Amino acid sequence: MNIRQILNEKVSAAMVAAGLPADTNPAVSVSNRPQFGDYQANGVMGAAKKLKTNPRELAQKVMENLDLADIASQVEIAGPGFINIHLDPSWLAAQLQVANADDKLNISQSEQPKKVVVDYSAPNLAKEMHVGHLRSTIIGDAVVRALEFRGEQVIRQNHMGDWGTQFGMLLAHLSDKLAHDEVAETALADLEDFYRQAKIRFDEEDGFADRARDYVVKLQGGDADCLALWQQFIDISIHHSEEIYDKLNVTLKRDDIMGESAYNPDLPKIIDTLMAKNIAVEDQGAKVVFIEEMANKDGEPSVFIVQKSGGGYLYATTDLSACRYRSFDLDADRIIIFTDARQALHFKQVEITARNAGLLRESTAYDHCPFGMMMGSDGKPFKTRTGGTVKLAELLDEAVSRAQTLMADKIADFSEQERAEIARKVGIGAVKFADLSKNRTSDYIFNWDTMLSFEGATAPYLQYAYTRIQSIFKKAGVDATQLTGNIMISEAQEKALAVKLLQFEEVLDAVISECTPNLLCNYLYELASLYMSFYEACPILKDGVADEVKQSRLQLCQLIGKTLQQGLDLLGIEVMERM
RNA sequence: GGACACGUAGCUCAGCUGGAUAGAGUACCUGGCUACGAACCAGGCGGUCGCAGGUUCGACUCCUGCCGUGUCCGCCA
Repeated sequence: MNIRQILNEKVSAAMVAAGLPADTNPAVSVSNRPQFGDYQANGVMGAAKKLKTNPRELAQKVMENLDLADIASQVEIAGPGFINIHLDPSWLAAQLQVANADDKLNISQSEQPKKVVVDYSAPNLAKEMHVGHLRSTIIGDAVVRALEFRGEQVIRQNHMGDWGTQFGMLLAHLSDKLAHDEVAETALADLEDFYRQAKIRFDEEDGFADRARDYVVKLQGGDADCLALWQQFIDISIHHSEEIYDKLNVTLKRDDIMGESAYNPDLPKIIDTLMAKNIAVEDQGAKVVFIEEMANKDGEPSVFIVQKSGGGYLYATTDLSACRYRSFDLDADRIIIFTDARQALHFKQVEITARNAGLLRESTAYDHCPFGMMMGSDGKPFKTRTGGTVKLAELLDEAVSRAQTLMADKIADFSEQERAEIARKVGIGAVKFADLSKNRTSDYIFNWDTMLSFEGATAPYLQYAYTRIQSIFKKAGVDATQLTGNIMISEAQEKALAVKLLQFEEVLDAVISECTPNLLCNYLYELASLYMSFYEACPILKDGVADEVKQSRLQLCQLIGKTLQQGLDLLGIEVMERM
């Protein structure tokens, strides 16, 4: 159920009836002020300008043809030609009733499910996951969940960095460790440390660099022993990532991995295709695509190298291959890629080249969704005091332990197991919400205190709202499934909640089309905030509350609880009965 | 040099296809717990939306120029 969509259709019909062209945009939006109603249609003014007529008179004509019986209690013209729509409380109540009775909260399902390939997380397996991987991982996962909730068919693709020259030095180092009777799991327990050791040997130890390069050649040549060693490394590194996904409550599984190495056999064919179509040309020994579509003012084309002069392939080649695989083999209607903004130019080049070369069908949408880097409080790229990257695992552990400390006295009488579980949900939720609630494609400031804060617009606020609802039901001794009577909307707080609850689908649509989970964060915070106000203003279990009012408000609480839980679940944030 | 982002309250950030008086959180100040859970609520303070033009009934939003910040740009990913 999408109120805006319904109103857009109704206003559009009225516009046509008033003599306006069928393609006139009704421009229905949520009103930003209570006196302007719940929704407003702004399309009349634009239409009047085109026809050079008086906008207020036109608005009058449209309004006379506007059929909002039952839906609206009041419709009025204001200002230069706004049509303000006040929704009818009993209509709202009836809609809430429907939503409350439906497993999917009356969120409509996609009639013709789209096949959507979502490429996210994509850690570099040579190293441990650090805070920079947080955004891609959790934003991607939230969008994936939203798509599936609306009934789209999602194919997750974890484009892990499991190939490349750096593996030469890592395998050489690992080989030595194993020769000294070390077990791979132990040697690779701290990947960051392992990488550092290998790098030092590469830079300083005589002969090691040559051995590293030798390993690269053997690896690319398909040497069996070398591949086995590589596979061992990859497996352990993937296991590290899986632990993080588990902690983060992210849905990525081993089957979703489609690493860079998977495209390796296809790369020569990609180059052949580009050369055959004369899209790539040889230049200074390398194979290069000159992209005229992206030329600068002087007409100089953008340069895109697809094969090195030595014959080696680059990530450009891999991403072109991924285009072909996803568009043709997987038959994707849409491809969404979440990486940081520094790769924006690259993916623009990939798309244009892929489309020109027929590696990407016209019917496949290609959306690169960039986001900014994580900066320190000094505005420079975020690092630890010693200049290293902050491990994601450490950030998450710190969040949980902070939550544990903060809640120590509040949940002192809970069982040990329950305390640990609550601390985990609150701590991880806080980290995820802090990141997911930001939309900027530009860089953003990382701050331990803000990220692990439990006050204000944070995940714990939403979780707290949820526990308050559960607490009411427990106190009332009522089974939530045994409520009677109808929802009634009388108080202002109730109406505000009703409208907000029914906007869930509008928000999900925006999250999916723009790949912006922050809209869902904002929505859930607003919903929880309205609930808190309602909670103060509208008694439920207190003496003197009529039973039908009590039943109505309990049902309202129930739907709010379900919506909060569902919304948070789409963000991969868990709720609890008490905290 | 070129391309692309971004510049909104002290701080961190919202602001939907251009709409009415630019919104939250935080910090600071004032109230509210003999309690449906105060991790909360009600209220106050706080902005020349980087600057200057332009488009129009109307601009934080679109266009141009400038200033500032950042990223990327032929053999890393």
